[in-house]
Amino acid sequence: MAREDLVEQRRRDITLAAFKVFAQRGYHETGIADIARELGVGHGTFYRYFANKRDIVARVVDMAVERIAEVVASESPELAQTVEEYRAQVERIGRALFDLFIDDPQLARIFFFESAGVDRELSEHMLETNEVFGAVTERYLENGVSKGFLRADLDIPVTARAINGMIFAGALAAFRSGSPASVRDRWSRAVADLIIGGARA
Amino acid sequence: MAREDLVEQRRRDITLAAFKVFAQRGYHETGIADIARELGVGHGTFYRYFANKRDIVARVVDMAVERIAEVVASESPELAQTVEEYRAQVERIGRALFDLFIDDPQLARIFFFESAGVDRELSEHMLETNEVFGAVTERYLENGVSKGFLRADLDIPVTARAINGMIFAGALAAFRSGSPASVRDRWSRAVADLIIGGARA
Amino acid sequence: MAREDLVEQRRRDITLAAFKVFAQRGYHETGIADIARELGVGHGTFYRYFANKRDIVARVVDMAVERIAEVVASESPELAQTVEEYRAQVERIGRALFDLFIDDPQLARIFFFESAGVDRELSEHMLETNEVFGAVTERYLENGVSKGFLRADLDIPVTARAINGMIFAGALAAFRSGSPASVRDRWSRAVADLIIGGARA
Amino acid sequence: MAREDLVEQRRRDITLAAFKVFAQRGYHETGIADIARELGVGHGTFYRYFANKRDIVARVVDMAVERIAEVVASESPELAQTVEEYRAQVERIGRALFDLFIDDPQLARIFFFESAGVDRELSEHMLETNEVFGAVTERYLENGVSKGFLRADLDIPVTARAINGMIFAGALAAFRSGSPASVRDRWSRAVADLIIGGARA
DNA sequence: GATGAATGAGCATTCATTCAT
DNA sequence: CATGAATGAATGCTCATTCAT
Repeated sequence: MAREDLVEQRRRDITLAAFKVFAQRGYHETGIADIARELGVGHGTFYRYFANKRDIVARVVDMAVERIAEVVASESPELAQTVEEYRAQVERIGRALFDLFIDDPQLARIFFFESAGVDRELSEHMLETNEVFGAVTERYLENGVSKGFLRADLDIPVTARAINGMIFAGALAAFRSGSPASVRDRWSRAVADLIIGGARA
Repeated sequence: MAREDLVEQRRRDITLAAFKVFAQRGYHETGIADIARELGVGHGTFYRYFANKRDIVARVVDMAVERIAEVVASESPELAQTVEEYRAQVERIGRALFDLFIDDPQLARIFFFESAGVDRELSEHMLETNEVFGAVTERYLENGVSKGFLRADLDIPVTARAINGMIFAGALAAFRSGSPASVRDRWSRAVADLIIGGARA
Repeated sequence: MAREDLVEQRRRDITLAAFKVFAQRGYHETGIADIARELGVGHGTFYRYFANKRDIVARVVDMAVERIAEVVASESPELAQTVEEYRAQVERIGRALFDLFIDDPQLARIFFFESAGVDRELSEHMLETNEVFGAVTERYLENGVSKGFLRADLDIPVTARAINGMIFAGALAAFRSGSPASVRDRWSRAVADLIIGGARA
Repeated sequence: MAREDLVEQRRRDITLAAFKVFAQRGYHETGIADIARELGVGHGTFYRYFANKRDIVARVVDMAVERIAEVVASESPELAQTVEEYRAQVERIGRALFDLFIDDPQLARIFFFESAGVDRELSEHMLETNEVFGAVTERYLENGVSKGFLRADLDIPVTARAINGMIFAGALAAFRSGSPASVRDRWSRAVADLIIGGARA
């Protein structure tokens, strides 16, 4: 492996260790020494790969966001031709995210809690991340409207962010209980139902 | 005013000062001295009314939650007799919350950011708060189902929390931009639309 | 004693403790904790009175410079009417400085060694201090020239600094050995001889 | 070149690099890595030629002292036969030292500032160096006395060190301003005047 | 009751030094 | 021989908390 790759590998190792420790103890309760100990290296080593503590929390959060984004990216916004196909997509994404957070509750801790309360800049960054997810959902809605299976008068930007709000609420629910698969399916079904047909009798 | 009331008044003053400073600088960046200075008292005084720093952030967050809860409580879950009345309620709550966060962005900072990343206990507390809000929304849905204007097969607990997720997404949007009233109305309408009739064409 | 005086008193106490410890161990070998321990206070106390470590070394050096300046200021540059009176002044100043450094070798350590090697700024400050001492000696020479007992063609600025160089060399000699009074008198006499009449046969 | 010479050459290279960096940033602000970087080698290499950081500062200071000593050694203490020849020697040495410090201000930084404040041992070493310079100047005075052109009652050891004090004051002046040649000549003349004939009218 | 001086636990960060490659 | 990755001792500094006045 080339030098650069080794450095990148080391960075990844440290980021993973930090991910774990931040999730367990929280960012502010975690000392650099805790991260180093988790990895079994001297804490001076940390500073060979990261400029400071603030530096790594950004990486950790980005790693969390990326893992979530990967799930979302596994579906294609322009794919659905009918409302049934769209509903299936929504359910698949919902279930996949649910599983993601059930499989790794630390991911939720980082994403929902530790990414807040670090500093202004990171909070701002998370708001932007929220916008990015919003833009993705917009594309699904645009597809539905242009294909004619979603209402033509849909307020796409707002509705997209509202839908994401539901999805995050579901992710939080997944994290909250060690929810079994049945809960996951109830969530994805209920959210899909609401998106498609609403709650009206 | 009785002795006890005076004490309670002082506590409220300090909480308000802390609310302001936490929102501005963040919980972890704020020192007890900052809170005391904001109030123009010696920082020893703080400890006559609160046990420690952790103590007050709980109060501050509770204050934020209460202000939000007040808005929600201004509507009555069992009131709506028709789907139109329900929709009107949803829109009113949405607009009121939107206004709340627009009028006081510090409230959003506390509620969305500073309440996270303090410690495990407070995070847990916020999850419970989320449950409480969920229970409230459940009552609206139960009312709708029992009155027959909402689907009988609605998964009430899950849908309630999903709806709240949308509302929080809206609150975040309100915070994000200094959104004008027009945005507020788009949000409350879009969310109500989705709840009532879904997005299907 | 007023509040402000107490603060100033404390500052002086700490400066004295730092003076002692810096002289013993050297600035760079001294930790804030050492200064605090010398004084028998917690090291947090230090930071109530000084902004940082750099802050106090400036005070310590200034204290040293002031004590030296006091000795110099005890004579009056315009007083001497004859070369004999001037010579007497030179010898008195020489002896007084010699005694000062013999009585408190720590003063010499601070002045000659610890004031250097801290940082650029302090070195610059010491060069300026040197200029101030130079200006004082200039006044003695100006007096001598105007009274006619020193050469009219004297290069006053340069000669003043050269004379100070001799005096500092003497101070260093005082510091070096625990020189007895006899050495002190040899120095002040030899320097005065050189200033007045030179070394020529 | 023999093995040993190569090693010695390397040592010299490193010493020169350290000389430069110490003069620029100061001993305490300089890391071994800075020296290595200046030389374009790995910082591990440093430890193949020097035992530790303390080791090299001694070499650097010695190098500075040697360069000064070389200038002094270019004159011969026993050469002067008359007071005019002695004065010429004094002026030549003065001008040469002045030029030395003007041409390489880093030399002054090392000699006057960085040699102090390292540790007790190096300070002691500099005091001894001062003695060595004192002994050299003594020989000039002894020559003058024995040749009869300097006072027989001269306190040679003390006067020698006093004269050196003037010379160092001049060196400091050279360093201080980027002094032009005119200042140099004023200094060497004024110092020689004082040594030979004093300041008396 | 109010105050703020005193305190020291706690932590991020640096950097001289070692040593495996 | 050269290198630089790894290390951890060392330290400046902050700030929540206490308590004498």
